[in-house]
Amino acid sequence: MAKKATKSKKSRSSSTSAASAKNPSTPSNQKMVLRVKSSEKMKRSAQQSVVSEREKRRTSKSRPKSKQKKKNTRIDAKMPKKPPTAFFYFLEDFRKEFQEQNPDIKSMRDIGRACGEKWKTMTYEEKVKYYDIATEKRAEFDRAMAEYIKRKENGEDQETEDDSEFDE
DNA sequence: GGCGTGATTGTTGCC
DNA sequence: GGCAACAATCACGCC
Repeated sequence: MAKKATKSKKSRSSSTSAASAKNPSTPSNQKMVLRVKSSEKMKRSAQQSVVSEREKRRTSKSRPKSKQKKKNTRIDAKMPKKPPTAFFYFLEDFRKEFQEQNPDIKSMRDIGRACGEKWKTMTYEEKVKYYDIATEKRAEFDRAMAEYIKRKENGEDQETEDDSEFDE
């Protein structure tokens, strides 16, 4: 699984985000930029919600079943986790409603599938609140990551020995 | 008992 | 530009 290693540096780095968080001259501004940036992308993706390329990719490639997850791929337990996307926040809401209406269906496979279909039918106005939450969370994640990198550079890893408990 | 799997979309970073 | 990985969730299956 060399891919894992390669990708580990991917999600880990977020150097660009961290860099942007490094000079928080105006945090709110930064957030605004972030939000606008994402919003534009989101708009596009929402507009062409019909057939996502990802879907085509997925169907054509039939990604390996045992490819993803691996919860313990994170080398450092202290490293901030990637924030959930807008879809995931929607999924939370959707799951509650779905389970109320369909108490028999407990499998996240079915819920996820239903949620995906619903998501595609939603308008941008409906999705925007979830995008908004996700954008804020991502900003938080960027800050946390910048802090994490800073601590690491300061030689914080020495404390990793007691990483079982991170009491502040 | 504990861990992996599956199903979904969005985001991000590397090549 | 494309691709691959990971984020949450949890019942279920397997070892």
